Parts: sequence; structure tokens; C-alpha cells
Amino acid sequence: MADVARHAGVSTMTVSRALKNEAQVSSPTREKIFRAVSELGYVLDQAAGSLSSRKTGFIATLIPSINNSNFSDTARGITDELERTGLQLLLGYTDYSEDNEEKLIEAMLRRRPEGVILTGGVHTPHTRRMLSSASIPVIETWDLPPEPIDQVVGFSNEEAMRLLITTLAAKGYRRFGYVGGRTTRDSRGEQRRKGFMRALDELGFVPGRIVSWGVPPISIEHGGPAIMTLLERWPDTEVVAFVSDLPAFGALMECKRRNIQVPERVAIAGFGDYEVGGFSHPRMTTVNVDCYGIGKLAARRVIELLQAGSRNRHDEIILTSFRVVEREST
Amino acid sequence: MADVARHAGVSTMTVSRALKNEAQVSSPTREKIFRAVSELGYVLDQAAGSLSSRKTGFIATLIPSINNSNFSDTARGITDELERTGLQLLLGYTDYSEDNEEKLIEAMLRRRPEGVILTGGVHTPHTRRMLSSASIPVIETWDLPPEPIDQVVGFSNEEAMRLLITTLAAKGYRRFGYVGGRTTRDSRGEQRRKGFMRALDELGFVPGRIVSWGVPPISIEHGGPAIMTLLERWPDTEVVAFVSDLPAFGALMECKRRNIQVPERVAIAGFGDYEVGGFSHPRMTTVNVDCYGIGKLAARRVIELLQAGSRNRHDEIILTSFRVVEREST
DNA sequence: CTGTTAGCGCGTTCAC
DNA sequence: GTGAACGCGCTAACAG
Repeated sequence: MADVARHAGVSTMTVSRALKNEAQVSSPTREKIFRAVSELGYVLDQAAGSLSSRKTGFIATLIPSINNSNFSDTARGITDELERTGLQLLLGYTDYSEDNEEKLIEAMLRRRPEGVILTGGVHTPHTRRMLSSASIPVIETWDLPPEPIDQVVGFSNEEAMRLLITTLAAKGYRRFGYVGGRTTRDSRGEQRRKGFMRALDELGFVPGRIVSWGVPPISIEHGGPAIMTLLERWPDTEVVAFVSDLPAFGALMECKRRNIQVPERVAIAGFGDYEVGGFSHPRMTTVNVDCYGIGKLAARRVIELLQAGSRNRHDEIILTSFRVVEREST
Repeated sequence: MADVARHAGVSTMTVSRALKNEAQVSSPTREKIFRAVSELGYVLDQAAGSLSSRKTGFIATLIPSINNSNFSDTARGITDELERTGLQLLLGYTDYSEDNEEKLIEAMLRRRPEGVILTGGVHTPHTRRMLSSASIPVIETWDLPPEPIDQVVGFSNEEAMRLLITTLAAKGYRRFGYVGGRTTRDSRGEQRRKGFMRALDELGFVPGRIVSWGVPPISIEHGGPAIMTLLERWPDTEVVAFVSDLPAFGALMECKRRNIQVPERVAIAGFGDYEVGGFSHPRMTTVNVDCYGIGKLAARRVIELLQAGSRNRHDEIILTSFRVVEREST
């Protein structure tokens, strides 16, 4: 930058000001500076700037998987919202592991992000400690944590699944099956299962008929074997709800392959409204979640908190919408 | 850090050394320091460190879309490979636009990445200029650019599509259709189309039968309308190749919906070997590309170049594999 | 509108 | 094995 200043015959401070479009710099001076900048191919060093201004312009975001379009939609929402403010997303994926999350948080905190956006409400104690001593806005998304760290942008996975089941019950279905992942790695999956069981309980239907298959996140490949196992064990099952559209789609295709009529012989419903379910044959009944909106809102909330500073700040829970999308598979 | 040093009764320099597991720090001193660190909840400030050591530990990566599992697989490969070295990925998506790419590169260069990994070989002149004056390793992936900026890790999309067509021709197919995107936004798509046309030419088949549908990247939803248009226009088409599995899947499902037999009435082939094609009914013939490997190799190459410094450096083109996966849809 | 001074929080370099 | 001085490239705060 000193080079640029010399070339333009001004001080570095003026260059700094001109480059940030900030404050008062006269047009001729500004022009000289920009000419020098492009002649020298100069690019501002934001690392140095951050050190001085104590603002890094980073927002750290952790999602379980970058390959899951639900979560990458959220990441898109965040990026799109941050774009206009010049904030830069620092993205990591935890692979559904709290320990990975902890390591990533630690690494990211070294970069001094101005805000953190997490997925879900389950974290290691050390993660919670690091986050609160960082004293920056923390937003948990995609869930309604019982003890939020700070702010929340999400919805109740339990309620969403419950709504799906009651909607299906209203169509006359009685004997429900459920397919989810085996371990406790995916807390959103657990919530959904809870919602399933609660709905059956409230409706007075027989419980059970639950198949746990594969380590979450279970994907397309797990759907086929899971539904076959379920139908073998409980042949009179009328409808099967899946923890996500992905295994539901796998199940749907396996049924077609084996000439099992969907929804006549067995109906299938997913969760998440992935693109694949909207175009499969038959089209899949599912629960639509506002993935992109979660990202947008979370990012907007961070921005607001950053602008408000510490004053005027109150914790808040922002609820995002979900709705059942009834299609041909039920 | 000064706080920590005071607590431990040593100088900041010793703290710095201990925290980086570096060099000689006696065990008792080291222990005192770590105790102070955890008591104070201290986290190293890497921005300050970067300024001093002139190493940011950032690798900038640009992919066209974060929602496309082919590219997010590449991003995973990069992250996984970088992880052990402590390098941090700075990820952006261009939305298939060279202008977005330029803006993102400019923003990322301000963070002084130590290397850049791009998708494809088409960039604006200004992008190329910025990149070469940054004098850091630049890797172009997913393509074989005629004029590489620096290093390349990719494959010929043209050859890959050509291989698919010749494989299908060997099965006896003669009347080929093709579905791709409409504009020139997606250079990999263009290469594939070129490969399609060249193959037909070499085989002496009639050309034509090409439907351009939607703005790239075309997705599942475009597949149905596109294949219907194609079959209406050229009813005797025997097989249709798609620029990607996604529209191919959409077409497959539309055919099932309309009771058009696949592959008997018309065969369908995709590109990219997305998970959805491996479990659809019928399962989809496609071209498998080593998405994850591209990321791994690109990251490894960056790491190598960083370790080698400027000496001992030679530009290189690393070819990644592809193969036709024949399944039930052809 | 522009310049000067004084750090930001580390790592480098050299001394001890 | 440890410490002191200095500087990385920029910007905040104040002065002019």
C-alpha cells in the first residue's frame, strides 16, 4: 500500500480511505489512487486490516454435511444474505459428529469470526464454553434446542413429523411404519422419530413398526433394504414414514422394482422436500422445510446483532415454517 | 497472549512457541502455559499470526454450485486433504458465472490465500491477470483448459461423452438424441455436447436430434419436458444422452409416468454418476467421474507446491479417470 | 479533505 | 531453553 501511496503522491491513510469508498476523498485524488492501484495490480490485505480494525468480516458456519441439499440450501441462504454486507462465510462440515464440530469451532475461532451459525442444538460442553467466551453472536439452526446458547432460527422437527402423521391419519391410514437411522448421531432424526411415536400415541394407534437402518445420515441406498425388512416383519403395514426423502426415494424405487404398488399396497412419505421427490414416479409426499430461509434469516440475524453491537440486544427464537406436501405416494 | 504469558510467568515468545508445539520448550514451562491457557480460555489469533509469519493458511476454492453433489464431492475431497495440514478452505460458488467468479476471486485474494483451486478453464481476462500477479499456485479442475493458468487436475469432458456414445453404439443403438442446457454458461456441458457430436460424426450416424432446454445447470425438472419435446420432434429416436444424470433422471421418471418403456421404447443415459441414478428404476447408465478424487488431488498438488516453494516447481496436468457405467436404462 | 502517530497481536531474529 | 526488540500492512484517532 505504501507503494500505491508513493505512486499517487499521497499518504497511505488516504489510499486506505479511498479503497474503502469511505469518507471524504476528493475526486482527483481518488482517481490518482485508483490509477496507481490498477497499474501496480495492488490488492488490499484484509488480514492486516482486520488486525488493525479488529473486524475480520468472517462468519463461521457449520453444517452436518455439504452433500445434503437441505443443508447446502441453508449455506446458500447464508452466503446470499452475507454477500451485500461484504462478510465472508467460513464453511465447515461436521459429518454429524459433535467432536468434529468441537475441533472445527476451535480452528475457526482462531480466525476471529464475528458470528457463528451452527446446525442443531447438541454440542459438547467444551464447544459451549468456547462459544460463550468468544462473546459473539451464536445462532443455532434447524432445531429448537432446549437450552439455546444464544439465538435460534429453526423449527420443531418433532412437530413437523407429528403433523405429517396426523395428516396421513386423516386420509385413513392406520398401520404406520417408520424408518430412521440407527444411532443417536442425528438429533434432528431423533426428534422426528419422537414426533412419529407421539402422533401414534395421541391417535391411539398401535406403536412399534420402527426399523432403524444404517448410520445416520441414511441415504438413498438404505431405503430399499429398510422397507423390505419392515414389510417382511409387519406385512400389513399401510404407510411408511421416512426420516428423510432420500431413503424414502430408495424405498419407492425398490418397490417399483419389485412391483409393489405405491401407494396401493404400501404408501411412502419422506421428509425435507428434496428435488428428487418432486419428480419421482409416483411423486412423493413429504414435509417441506424452509432450508434456504433458515440460512437467510440466520445470516440476517447475525448482521442485525453486529450492527446493534452489545446494546439493544435480546435473545430471540425465530421459528421457520414447514408444511406437509401431499403427493401421489400416499 | 500477553495475559497468558503473565499468568504463566514467562514471555509471550515462550507462549507462542508452546502453542505451536514447536521447538524447545521445557515440560514444566509448557505445562504452566497450557494451564494458563485453559484457565483464561485463550484462543490464538491467527490473523495476527498470519501477518507476522506471512502465511494465512487459506486455500481459496471456487465451485459452480454448492448444491450439486458432483462439485460438493470435490469440495469434500479438498477439505479432507487439507485437514491434516491445518490449511483452511475458503469456499465460494460462482453460480456458473464468470463475472461472479471474478468478484469472488478479488474478494478472496484480499484474504491472501496461499493457493487457489478453480473449476473449469474459462475465466475473465481480469481474473487471469489477478491470479497470475498473485503468484501463488492456481489449480484448474474438472476440465482440460486449452491455456491453463498454472496447474490442472481434470479430464476431458468431450472424451468422456464420446466414450459413452461409442459404448452405446456398440450395443447397437443408432439414432441418438442429446439434451443439454441452452446457453454457453456451462463450458463442461459444451464440451460434452461436442463429444456427442464428434462421436456421431466418427460413427457415421446422422447428427442433429439435439434439444437445448433451460439455462444451465439444467436439473431434474428440465428432463421431462426436454425428452418429450425430443420424442415429439424425432419419434424414432432410440437413445437419449443427457448432459447430466439430473435431467436424465427427470426424463426417466416422466417416461415411467407416461408408460413409455425404458429402455425398450427409448433408452436414457446420464453423466456424472449421481447417487439418484444408481437406485432409480430402472437404474441409469452414466459416466462416472472421480469427483472426490479431483478434490483430493488438487489439494495435494497445492500442498506439494507450497512445500516445494518456488524452486523445483513445474506445471503439470493431472488426468483423472472416468468410466462408463452400464446399467438398465440402456 | 488529508496527514501523522500509534498501535492491532502475533512471529522473526537475534541475543543471552 | 528463554527473552527483547522489532516489524508484518493496515486503520483509529486525532491534528491540521
